[in-house]
Amino acid sequence: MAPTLLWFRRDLRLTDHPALLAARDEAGDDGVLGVFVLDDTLRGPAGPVRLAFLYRCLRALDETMDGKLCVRVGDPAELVPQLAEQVDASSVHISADYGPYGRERDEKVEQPLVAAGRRLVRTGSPYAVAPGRITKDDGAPYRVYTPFYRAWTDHGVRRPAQGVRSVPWIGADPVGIKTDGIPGDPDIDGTTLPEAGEKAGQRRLQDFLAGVQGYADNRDLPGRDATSRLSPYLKYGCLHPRTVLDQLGSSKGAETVRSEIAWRDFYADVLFHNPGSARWDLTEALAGMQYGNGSTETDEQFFEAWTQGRTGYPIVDAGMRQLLAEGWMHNRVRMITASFLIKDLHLPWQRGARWFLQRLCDGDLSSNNHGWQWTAGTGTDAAPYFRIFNPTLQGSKFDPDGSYVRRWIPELSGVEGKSVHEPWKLRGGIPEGYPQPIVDHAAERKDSLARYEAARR
DNA sequence: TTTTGAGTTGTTCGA
DNA sequence: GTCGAACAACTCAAA
Repeated sequence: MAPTLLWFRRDLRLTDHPALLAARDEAGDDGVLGVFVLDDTLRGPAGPVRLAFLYRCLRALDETMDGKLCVRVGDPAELVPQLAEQVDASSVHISADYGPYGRERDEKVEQPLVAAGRRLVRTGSPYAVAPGRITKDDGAPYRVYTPFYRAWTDHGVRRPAQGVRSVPWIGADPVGIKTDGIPGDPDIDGTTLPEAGEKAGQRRLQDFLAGVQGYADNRDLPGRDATSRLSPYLKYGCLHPRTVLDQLGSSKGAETVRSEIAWRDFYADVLFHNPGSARWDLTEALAGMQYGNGSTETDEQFFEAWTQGRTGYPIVDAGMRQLLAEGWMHNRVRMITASFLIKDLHLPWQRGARWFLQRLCDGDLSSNNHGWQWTAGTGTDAAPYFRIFNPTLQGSKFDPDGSYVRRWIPELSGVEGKSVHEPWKLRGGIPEGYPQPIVDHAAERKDSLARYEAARR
């Protein structure tokens, strides 16, 4: 036997971790060096909020490893082979990454490893079913969710990996390996993040499961806060989706959760087969779509108002302010705010997607960007172009008592009932400090339809 | 190969 | 206030 190296990436946990099992089995008692590399290419698109959440997850992981996590800052293609050399590891074990950057990076790491007579061993992935596995009979990937979901269900999902009783972690310092340590939290300006790490994820899962029967009916009501809130843990692998699926049971709510996890797998699969789709329109049909409002100044003003939650449409502003305050936004409201940016402010989906990726602690390239493409009508299996959310109607449908809006917009906290969704109609005028609507929805809707019409010709 | 039915999340308008 | 139709056309998946 020989020491091995476990390179953590999006799998910051110790239970249900197939790659850890593989590293442990190969090493025997010769020890496993656990490593995380802070790579600037991945830190770039994340803002301070998401980085703070990541650092906290790393601290939690380090704690469950008795302080033996080795954290290095730099380029994995250099650092990982170097570390493997230093402990003379026979293999480097990873959970496979299927993203466009991750795949390329892993190949760059693999070359020098193999040249030095070591192996890069991929075991497991961050998904219930790995991208590329679910295909049509002719081997082509699915481009529509529902048939994908049927095939995903037929394919089945493995049971969680068995637990690892004890891992003989090699601490970095005793063997003379340098560790840069986990950076301190960047300034997150008062944002309240969820508790980080595997134990917090497990607790969140148990709390959520206790009320999962009501999920299907309540998850769309942002005032109820009935979504799972598991996304940040799934993003960094504090929880594996299989762990969730295994404990769901079979209520109607559980079925809905299952299909949400399948959506996550579906979008990862779409990105796997279309590596450019995180940045460019997936379908050509709307490629000629005109965005913008005639002047850069107006565009910038609109974008600024949107990001700060000052558009004058309460449900939109509440969502954008929740994002600033929590590094997270309710799913229903993500759709409403996205639709507003694209179809009322006529700004390209990429701008909104970038803002979300910076600010969401669960910010995930495939789910986020394909969600935006769905709204823009450019994605695989996208919304029809005429499906334009009416922010007032969405507000009174999904936040009927206005509790969500009042929670996030103090200027409107004194307004009772549904009328909080239309402050411009209040008899006493718009409450002090809250803005006038920056655009007229009915007019912008017509404008959007005209732009789509023009693009289709 | 051809055909057929269907497709996450909506809105508006007119009866 | 409620209801159904119209909003288009295309691509996908499966029989």
